[in-house]
Amino acid sequence: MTTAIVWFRRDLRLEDNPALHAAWRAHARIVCVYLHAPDEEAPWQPGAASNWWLHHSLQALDADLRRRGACLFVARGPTAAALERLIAASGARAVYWNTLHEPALMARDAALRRVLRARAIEVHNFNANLLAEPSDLQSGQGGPYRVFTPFWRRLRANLQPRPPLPAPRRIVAPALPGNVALRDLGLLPSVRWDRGFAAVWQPGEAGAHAALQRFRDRALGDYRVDRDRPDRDGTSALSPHLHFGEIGPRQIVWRLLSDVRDDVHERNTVEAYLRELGWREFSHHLLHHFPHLPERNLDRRFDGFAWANEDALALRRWQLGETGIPIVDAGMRQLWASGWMHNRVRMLVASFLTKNLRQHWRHGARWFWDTLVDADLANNSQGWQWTAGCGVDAAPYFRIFNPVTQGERFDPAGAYVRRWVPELAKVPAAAIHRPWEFAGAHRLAYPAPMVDLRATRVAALAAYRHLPRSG
DNA sequence: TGAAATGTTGGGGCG
DNA sequence: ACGCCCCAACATTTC
Repeated sequence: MTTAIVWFRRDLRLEDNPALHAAWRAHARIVCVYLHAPDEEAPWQPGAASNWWLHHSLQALDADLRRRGACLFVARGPTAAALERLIAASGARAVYWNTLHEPALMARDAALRRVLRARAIEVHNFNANLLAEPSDLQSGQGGPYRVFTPFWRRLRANLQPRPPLPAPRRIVAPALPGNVALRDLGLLPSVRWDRGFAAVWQPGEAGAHAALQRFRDRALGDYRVDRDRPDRDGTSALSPHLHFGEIGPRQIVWRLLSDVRDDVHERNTVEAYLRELGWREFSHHLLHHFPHLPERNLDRRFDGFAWANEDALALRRWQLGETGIPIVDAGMRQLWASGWMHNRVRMLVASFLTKNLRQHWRHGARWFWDTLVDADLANNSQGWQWTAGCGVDAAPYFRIFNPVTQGERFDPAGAYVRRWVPELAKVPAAAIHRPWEFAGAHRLAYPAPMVDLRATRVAALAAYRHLPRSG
């Protein structure tokens, strides 16, 4: 009768969870544990929206475990001490977990592994969150990939769909003292700004599978067009589920490829979506090989870029969605109200912040970090560097979005703007993205644009010209 | 996973 | 019938 500890982190699922599956096959009794130690993730401890998600996802995992005869044991960190206590209390001789690929956490976990093995405790680690280990992929030149397309071509060619590992049918768990009640972790906000979240999201493994099912049945068919349309429900909305590991990319790949019809359109559509999973992998690849990605420009020429002085008032208007640019404000308010923003609109608000307002991208990255339910260090850092133009294989800095043009192209009737900026609900479609040209504009309870789009664009290009030619 | 300026082409109006 | 101009439509270039 051996006992093992399965340490859940961001793999909050029972199906296709390799650490859980391996422990369940090898041991009679399993302690399923979550250790709360946000300080160990500093300076990138989860933000308020992530904590909201985490609370509900842990609750769902606990319920799923109880249906199988176990429960989720919750303890506070530091993780090393908590694991020691658990080992002593349970008599476990083995600890299982799935890798977190963020550099700081990989270092912490490597130290834990050494300590445990020195005490003759087995440690078994698995990859549950990525299609490929970032350290396994090398470009033709031998170093890490810096360009997405060859990276993805390589990863895609080696991608073998395989059926998911089954969830354990029944788990025998020893009773242990000291379980911390989930609500005592303080993950839920004291000021209840989160009321809108529950209407939009279903955290947990069941919610993740429901989202995938909805996407496959209803949205996938028009994905290549609708994924750019914030006025339609055309994206997968799987990002927070993926971040917390309620579903893994391998499960998604299996689901989409195992029963795709032999039809050119459908195959191309699936490939277009898999490519987005590829960007997620590419972000983790870059974070692994360039661990300072969250704080430092990958393109070091931008270290000397003439960002505008930090402007707290301008940042505040951007955060609150009071810039006077309809689609920017719609996006920022969607983020605040629901913890999520449509991908195209993320690019637009990021372009507006870093180019029209010329505020440093890290201000945007920080705000997203605290407000997104899908906040993910690799994706968020990579995404901001991509839009700001200082990443590798990034949008060039001179590619400055015009939020009016983009709004008219991707939200033509203005349904997205009307939904999130109700002050503009009665503006006719022809003027919805440029209400300052609308005859009744002075009567609207909506601000004039905080900056002139044309002038700030010209100023951003002028600043860009002063970058060194290469470096 | 741009936008705007600039260049080119071709049809139609017109003297 | 012809040259000329205008301008929309599209292509190319530049940032």
